[in-house]
Amino acid sequence: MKPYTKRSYDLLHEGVLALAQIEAVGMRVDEAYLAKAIHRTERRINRLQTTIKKTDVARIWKKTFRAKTNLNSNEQLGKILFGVMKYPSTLTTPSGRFKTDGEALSGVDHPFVQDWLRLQTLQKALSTYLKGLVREMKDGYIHPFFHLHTTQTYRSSSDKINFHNQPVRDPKLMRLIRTAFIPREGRQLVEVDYSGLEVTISACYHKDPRMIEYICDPTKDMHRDMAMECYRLPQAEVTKPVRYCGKNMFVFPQFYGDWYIDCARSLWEAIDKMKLQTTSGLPLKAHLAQVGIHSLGRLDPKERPQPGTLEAHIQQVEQRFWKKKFPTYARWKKSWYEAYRQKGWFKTLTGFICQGYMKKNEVINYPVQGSAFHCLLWALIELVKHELKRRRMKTLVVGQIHDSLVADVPVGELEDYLKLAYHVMVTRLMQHWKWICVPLNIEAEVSPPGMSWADVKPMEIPK
DNA sequence: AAACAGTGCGCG
DNA sequence: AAAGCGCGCACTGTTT
Repeated sequence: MKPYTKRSYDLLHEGVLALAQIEAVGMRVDEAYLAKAIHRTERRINRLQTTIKKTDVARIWKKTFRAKTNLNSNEQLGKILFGVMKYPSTLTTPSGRFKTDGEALSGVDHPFVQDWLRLQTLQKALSTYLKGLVREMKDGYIHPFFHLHTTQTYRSSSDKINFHNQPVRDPKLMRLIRTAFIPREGRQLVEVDYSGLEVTISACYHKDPRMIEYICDPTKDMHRDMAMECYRLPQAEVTKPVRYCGKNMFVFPQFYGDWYIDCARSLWEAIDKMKLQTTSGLPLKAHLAQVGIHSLGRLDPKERPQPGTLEAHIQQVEQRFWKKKFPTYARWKKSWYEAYRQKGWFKTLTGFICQGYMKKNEVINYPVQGSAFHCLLWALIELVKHELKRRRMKTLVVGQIHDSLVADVPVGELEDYLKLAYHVMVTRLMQHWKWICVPLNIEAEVSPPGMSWADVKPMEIPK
């Protein structure tokens, strides 16, 4: 079978040309800042390494591995902490080694671990991000590549540098790296992204009425509601970080096919890691104890979760989520997967055909992920190849991150650009693809003139 | 020296 | 019965 349709081929063809134009334009980098940031980060790494080498863990490490000692080795760290020092280990890698990622190490109560993890973060900042920028920079500009031929899902990918994974969630790391990205003279950086794009696009497939209500009614908030259920809180006691956990440790994982055991684990671990409290200031574990949840539970799939554990509670939340709240979505998952099992392929709303061996979760997720990106891609093509040109605007689109566009905008063009972005990304796109039956929306973040990507602040989009 | 598998981590 | 999806990059440790 031909793995594409004419309209899907045309989208990629036009998309490749538009993305090539963006690559050629490139994004400006603050060379002086970059040099300073590298120097500073190298010094911090050296200091931290000195501290770490003086600890008892490092002594045991050297005694064990002798000449082969490598304080950067995850495999060696696992053997020292869990093998030699006998800290309890619950998680192993697929090949049977001790897992030593942040989650696995959060169970080890030793100051060495915090320092070691901070060192890892700084080293990644230095080698992947700061030095990556230096390597790819030419005359003060970088030209990240954007590909449409590398992915399973018909999303895009980016490399040299990877523009898609620049730090943003950790505020310190965000500032260290994004300060290096700056606008050209007399301009400001503007990032416009779709709000909840994948949720909206998934609704175009399954058409679950309650999900559509959540998307359309601005007074409703699915992530807040699920945070309330997961931690058994009344609405007024849900703080921003608690809502964040409801969203990223329950709702999205559930959409992508996760299950209650892993959700319960991350919801529980987040309480200490993020020092979660209620609005009134009660630590969340104390609150949970008040409502009868005293421990996480054994998280053993072979056992029935014990009453009074978070595991048992989240299992119930999961059942309500799919059986009571979003039954139409649940039925769509089932029938979509069944259809794939019959035919061996499926077609996305944007006309792409996915075929070959896929797992259930892949069959469910690919169409949403791909089609969501195609919304951005269509808007990007219209902006770059047609609208900006036709209006003789000087705005330059400099990058794309799955559901967002980064542009370098002359100060005087800001208002026009924001209006145009809304016109293309929302109004015209919904006219173009009639299958988008749930309203789209966008949000903007803008840096003050001459300031960096680290300095962007939310801004209303003028209508 | 180059290639490869495995691991971890940054983003949506 | 099986139990998050998609990427790119750096690094370790082994094999070719």
